[in-house]
Amino acid sequence: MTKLNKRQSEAVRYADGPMLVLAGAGSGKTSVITRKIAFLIEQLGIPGRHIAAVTFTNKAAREMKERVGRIIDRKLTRGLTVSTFHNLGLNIIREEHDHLGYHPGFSIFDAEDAKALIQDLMLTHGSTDAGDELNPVQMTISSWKNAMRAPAEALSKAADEREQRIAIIYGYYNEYLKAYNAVDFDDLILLPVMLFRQHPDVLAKWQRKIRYMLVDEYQDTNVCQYELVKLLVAGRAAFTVVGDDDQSIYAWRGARPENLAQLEQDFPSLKVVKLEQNYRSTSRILRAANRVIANNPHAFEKVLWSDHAIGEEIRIIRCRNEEAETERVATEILDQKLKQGLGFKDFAVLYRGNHQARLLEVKLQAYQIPYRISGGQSFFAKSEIKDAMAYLRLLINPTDDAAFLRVVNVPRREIGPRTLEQLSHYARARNVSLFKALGDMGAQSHVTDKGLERLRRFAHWVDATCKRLHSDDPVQVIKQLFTDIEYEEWLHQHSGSPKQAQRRMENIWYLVDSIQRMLDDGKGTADEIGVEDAVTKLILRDMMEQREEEDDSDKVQLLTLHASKGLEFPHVFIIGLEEEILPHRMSIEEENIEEERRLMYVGITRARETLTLTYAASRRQYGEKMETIPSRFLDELPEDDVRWLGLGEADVEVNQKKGKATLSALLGDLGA
DNA sequence: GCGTCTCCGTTTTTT
DNA sequence: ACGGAGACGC
Repeated sequence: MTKLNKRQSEAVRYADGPMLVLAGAGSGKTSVITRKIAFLIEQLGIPGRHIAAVTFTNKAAREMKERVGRIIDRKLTRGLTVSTFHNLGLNIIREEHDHLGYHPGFSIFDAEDAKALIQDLMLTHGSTDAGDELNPVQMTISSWKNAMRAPAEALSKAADEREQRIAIIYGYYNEYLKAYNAVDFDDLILLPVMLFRQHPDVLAKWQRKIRYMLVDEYQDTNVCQYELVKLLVAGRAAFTVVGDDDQSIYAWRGARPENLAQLEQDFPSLKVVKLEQNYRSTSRILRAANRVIANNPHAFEKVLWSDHAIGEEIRIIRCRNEEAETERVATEILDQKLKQGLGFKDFAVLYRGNHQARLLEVKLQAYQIPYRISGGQSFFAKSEIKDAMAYLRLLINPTDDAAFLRVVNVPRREIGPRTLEQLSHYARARNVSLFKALGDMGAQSHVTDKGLERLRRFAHWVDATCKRLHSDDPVQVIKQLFTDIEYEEWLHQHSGSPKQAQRRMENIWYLVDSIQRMLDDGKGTADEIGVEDAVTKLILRDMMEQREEEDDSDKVQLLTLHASKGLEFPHVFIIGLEEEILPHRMSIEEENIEEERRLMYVGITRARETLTLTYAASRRQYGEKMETIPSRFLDELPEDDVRWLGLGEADVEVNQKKGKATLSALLGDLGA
């Protein structure tokens, strides 16, 4: 799309004040943001380094960067910030760390590190076993941070004794993070907000830097993120936020779609533009989407339209049971593919819960349909990468206890839990990190001689490597590190097969490569960074995404409805359209049907040409076979635009025949 | 440390 | 029903 429509163009060209762009699904919102960045730079002469565009995911940031680079001169984009909220926060903390009492090379605790610390704190502060409470405690602390509630306030506002206990843990948790020179993910947003509130001069400096701000997926911001935006744009109010309340599907993790309506109150001069022309779907699909979402209350009314043809009817297929359902999907894909000469990649199957993918996988495999499942383990969740990152974190910040504990005995150094417990006891009594404690600990300590000797050897090695990291070529030192610890041997001992071990070692080299690249990229420019920064940034970046994208082979896409947001496919199936699945049982109980309806809306609007909805009349769930009730959302679709299939016995037989016919056609095709 | 047994829950997930 | 986690025993 090279030419903007009237509304889009209005959204791009308006820069006189605060602006909200209500961008319906498929209305070209990324184009608007990227074109607006270009407009600000080229037409208004705002230097790129004074513009910040913020997104939620690395993927979105990468795509946006790429698209901006395609429409304007590379030179003009110098210094332009296109990053995630968390990355922006990280940059602020890095630059202002001294105001916050942090030292260079601070660590970022991921959810797992944070969990381990909280568990430890719970055990040392009363709880006998943290087990069941651990997750809720972590969630509560995270939600307090996202609501900008400090430990003292959380304690005074605690509703009951349990919340009081959590608030106390929260206080300790923050203290320990500080002592470890570490921040968690929530801090990346919260600390800049607190900093800006306490230091108006620092805020003023950042306001001078960021003269225009753009925020994508604004309906997904939480309290803290909105506050950060408000602080940064205060006064000048030069910003554009783009969002769609109908696609707000992350309220369960703190997103506040109300932030959209709140803007009008906080910025009375807010200019609102609605993008309602959809460039993706057939009219019928849009009519269905509009009709469904009309059942939700709205702060801003919005009706999508398109000048595409009316398109095919939306099919609703009733299947006997969940097996017939997935079978039907598989045969439909083969059938449509053969008849219309499509690729597998033209199809996507969407579902509410990940478990629904399992049966689907079985069927797709049986029909030899190649598929790709979204989600799965991310690069940084891989144990070898977590090990490697922990080593790197330890090198740049030896006080990082989470990193220390992860690698002190990996590979095996015969340092057991008993020794560590004693070391940790000693450290806690003196309120220092484990590494520091190790240096201070005298021979008369409670740690056995053998244990102490082994710990010392480890500490020595860390020390020496640290020093070399700063004197020699850092990447060489890092490579040497993995040789030193004989990590490859360890992988071979702990992997299922030599092949797996090899793959895991390749992941390590890929990580090292990425560091090399990050260091080289900035060389000699204003963006030059040190190893410390490279490692810190890596924690926020998932390189696996890049690798996955290289794999654009011809496969059917299997995704949750959540994961499908922002994507589009020519032919979409949504399965499991049943009460208690979509809408989900939990949501029915919590009376949060609206978000489920938005999920349905997101699903429908993913489809370009055809949409097929399926449900199983009976389903084995929680052990027993149960009769299901078709989803209420099916009744909300416009009658004229849907065709119900599978209601009569005849249909069922036809389907079976069709499935067999398709299979044999395919087998014939393959010459099998 | 590892394998086996029993019990429990059972939505979505990024940074 | 079933998979995962924690408990228990070797």
